Parts: sequence; C-alpha cells; structure tokens
Amino acid sequence: MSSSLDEIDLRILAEMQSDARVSNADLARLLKMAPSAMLERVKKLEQKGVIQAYTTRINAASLDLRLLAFIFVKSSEGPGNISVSKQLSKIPEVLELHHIAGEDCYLVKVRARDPQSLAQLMRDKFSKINGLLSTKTTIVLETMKETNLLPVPKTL
Amino acid sequence: MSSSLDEIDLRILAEMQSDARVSNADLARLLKMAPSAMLERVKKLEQKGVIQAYTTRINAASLDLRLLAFIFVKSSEGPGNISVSKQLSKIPEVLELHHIAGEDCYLVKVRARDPQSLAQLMRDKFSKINGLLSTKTTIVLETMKETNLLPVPKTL
DNA sequence: AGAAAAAACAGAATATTATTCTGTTTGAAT
DNA sequence: ATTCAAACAGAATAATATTCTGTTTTTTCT
Repeated sequence: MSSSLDEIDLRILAEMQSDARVSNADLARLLKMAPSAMLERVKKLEQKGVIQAYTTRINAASLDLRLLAFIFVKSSEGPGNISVSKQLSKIPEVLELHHIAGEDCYLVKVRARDPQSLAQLMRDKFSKINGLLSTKTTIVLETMKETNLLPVPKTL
Repeated sequence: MSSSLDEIDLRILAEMQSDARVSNADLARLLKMAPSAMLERVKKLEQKGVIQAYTTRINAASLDLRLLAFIFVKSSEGPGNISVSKQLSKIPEVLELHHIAGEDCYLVKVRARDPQSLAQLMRDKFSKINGLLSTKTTIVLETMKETNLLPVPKTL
C-alpha cells in the first residue's frame, strides 16, 4: 500500500491548492481527461486524506483582526500530559499550536483585534489554564509572506 | 466609505471559510436568498479583497514534507531595507515570513522533507542571502492545531 | 508469462448549478 | 417627498456535476 501519488495527482493538487473553486470540467480539460475520471481522482484524494479541506482565505483586517502574535508557552506538564494543549487548542483565536523541541514549550500563533484584545485574551483564557507556567509573547510588526501553499513537486 | 460587512456577509464568510467549494445555490438556500443575489455578494467580497483566495489544504506528509520548523533570522539591515526579506519570501519552502518586534529579526515558518533537507535548504538558500547574520531554528515535534480559519463574529 | 481481479478511464444521460438579464424593492441622501 | 443607487428576486439558458455502463489499462497472483 504505497498510496503514493502519481504525476496526474500532483498536477491536480497543484491546481486545486491555488484555486479550490476550479470546476471539475475545467480541471478535466486542463489535464485532458474525462470529467468522470477527474471526479474519481479528486474523490479518492479526499478519501485518502491527501486533500484535507477546501478553505477560503479571508482578509484578517476586514474582520478587524489586525494583531498577529506568536506566544511561547511553558507548561508544567510531564510527557504524555496534554491537558494544557487541549485547552489552548479550543481557543478560536489560537490558529496554530505546536509542541516544539527544547523545553516543555508550545509555540502558539494567535490573532486578535489589537494589543488590548490580546491582553484580555491572555487574562481571560490563558491564565485560567492549569499547568500553564509562563508565556513569552512576540508581536508581529509586518507580515511579508503568509501562505499555506505547499511546494508541489513534479514527482514524488 | 465604511465598506463594512453586514451580518449576511459574515455568514457567507463563515460558511465559505470552512467550505470553499460550497455551491452558490446551496449558499443561497442556506441564507434564504436568490442565487443571483448571493452571487452578487460573493463577487463583491472578492472585489473588495475581503475574500483573498480559495485554497485547498493538502496533507503535508503526503507530499513528503514531514518537518516543520520556525526560524528566527537576524539581519544586518537597517530600517527600510528589505532585501533579506524579499529573498527569503521567494523560497517556496518558506510558508510564512514575519517581521517581529524586539530585534532586527524575522520569524520564518518553513516546511521540508526532514532535518537533512532543512539543513540543505539553509546551506543552499539561506546562507547565500547577503545581510543575513544568523539563524536560530526551532523544530516542531508535533502540531496540535493548524488552521487559517479566523473567528468570524456575528456582527462587526 | 498468463489469467484473473482491480483500478482507471471514457462517453453519454440527466439532475443540478452558474450566470446573465430584466425589472422590482429597499434604503439612503437630498 | 423624490431621486438615485444598491440589493434583490425570478426566469431563462449555458455550463457543470454526478451517475451509470462498458471498456481499457494496470496490478496481482499463480
């Protein structure tokens, strides 16, 4: 069960990654296949979990989320204990949560309206989490690049 | 020109954010509008730049990108000089590039196949960048949450 | 290698949708 | 109140999604 992707799959992924709303018919024309065959492939990519979701990227400023920050969180948890991370991941403003190497530490990506909102978020939510020892916040001044578009190779 | 979003817009955004491939007809039914009216709104949201892109989230492991890292990059650039960041942002493996407060420092999010690939990437690309002083790499052991879904309020 | 099984595909049919157009309603500003 | 513009609904048609059937290709197992 190599479940590996052939070149056609990779071209499909490359195309859909940058335009999730491309029509099945257009995709089929692009790769010179029948729409039915194309649909089969796409469905299979979804089933296999290669395609995880179709999402719309929204301008954060238009939702009044102008502050981006990365927060290093230290927890008192031993290995295997994931209570802190479970609670952190439930917070909607927490967009990313990574367990990082080095210390007993998480790296958290957060969006909020402004510095005040972030402070409030940390007072209201972060501080309430048991086992959370300390935080170190890094404010983003300017984002030069922000994408989730993975580099798709021609072959694997 | 407030260009502000009403409740219908927000519901559209909330829906499309988590399912970019929802049909215009379904959206119209959901919000009890005519498809033509729905289409007008969506087009307008695209024009205004509220909707920035429709993307497909792909399982990174299936593209053999199993390593995620955050790299703090120090540059010798004075304010206003953006040569280092311009070169960094061109690297496909660099998914995010933020100018952060504190030091003359960027925070870079990178995906690569494995530690070796990352080392190679840094040798081949990062080291070649003039004005790049030093890097401090943080390896992600495990990602608990990774989304670009913004919290959409009921009103603004 | 050769047969059997499975997967991938094409073509056609139909249900659904996207898109455009026209005219109406709504809302805001004068 | 009147005018203007934006938002909307309804209908028409062009395009698409989806399903089905049968064929080709690929894989698997002996």
